[in-house]
Amino acid sequence: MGTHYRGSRHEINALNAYIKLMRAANSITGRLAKGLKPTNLTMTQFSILETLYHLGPMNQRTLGAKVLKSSGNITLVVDNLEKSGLVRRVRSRSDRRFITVSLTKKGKETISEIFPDYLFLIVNEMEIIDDNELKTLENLCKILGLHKREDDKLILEKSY
Amino acid sequence: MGTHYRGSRHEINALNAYIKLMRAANSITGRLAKGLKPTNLTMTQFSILETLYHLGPMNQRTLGAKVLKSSGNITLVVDNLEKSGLVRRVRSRSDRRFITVSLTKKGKETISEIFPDYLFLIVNEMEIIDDNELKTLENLCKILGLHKREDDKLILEKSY
DNA sequence: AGCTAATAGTTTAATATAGAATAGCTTAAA
DNA sequence: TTTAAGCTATTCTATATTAAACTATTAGCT
Repeated sequence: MGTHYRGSRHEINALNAYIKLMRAANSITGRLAKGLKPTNLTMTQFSILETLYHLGPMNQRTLGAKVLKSSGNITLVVDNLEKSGLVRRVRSRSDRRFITVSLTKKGKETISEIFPDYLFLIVNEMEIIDDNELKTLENLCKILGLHKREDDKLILEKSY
Repeated sequence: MGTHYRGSRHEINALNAYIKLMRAANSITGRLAKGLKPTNLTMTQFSILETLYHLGPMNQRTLGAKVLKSSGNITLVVDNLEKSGLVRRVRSRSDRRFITVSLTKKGKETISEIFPDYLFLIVNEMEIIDDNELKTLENLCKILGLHKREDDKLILEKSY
């Protein structure tokens, strides 16, 4: 098996924390995705609908920054949402480079119906640790998330 | 924008912690993936090489459980690793359903060269919080990760 | 022995994803 | 005004990802 890692106490701690962090994120994401399945929406589709729902219409570039996805990816996912009749694209007349994506009536109805259930799932996942611990976790993750990167906002961020 | 969320203090805390947790995980994963880029390996390819390197040859089913990916996915990624000459497939003679995946000489050399650098990146990401905090984070994430799920091991897990 | 269950892996279809190349549009500079 | 530079979105390529259908193989039961 070759060279196993022999680091300082601090390095080992860092590594273990990393592993548990990733496991928690993967694990929760997996369960939430499963909860989303009956809706026939993928995670990214949901994120986009949710962002438009809470922050209003915006162009694809901004949308990509919000949901942390590449512009090419946004094009595809918005394509699919458009095919499903959940969003609409309107090219700006003042600056024809921009395309504003907005929810259709159907899209609005869909997300407004799904969102509360999704919130419930999230709270359900997290509430096994108490308020102090939630605050602690939030603060530690905030530090780690910002490390060498102050750009790109996050999804649900401004909505509450 | 319609109904914003109005929940209890506890629910709000849960939600905020969730958002920060996901942001941290995404953010770190993104930076690590970028660090991996010069090697021309994807995250999943790296995970598979790393698992084989530290835990030894194993069949695809087990491999999938370790890296938390579907069996169809494993087939594809192992295909690509095989094309690159990094892993080898051998069908078991005792039970011809099983295929044992192992590292080639080239695969062993590759992962043993990359792995220390990758470890360094991880430690570098995490070490901005101190030992106590790392321990706290680890414990909280352990609880969240296990919530309603005791299966599937994790990658680096058994290696140190 | 022969039928049935289960199990490992592959294939397929649909979606996701990043990144690079490209096309169209706008603005600023020459 | 024409050109250059920069920006937005799309396209293309390659890989990832899951779920479901399918194949091959084995194990268990009668």
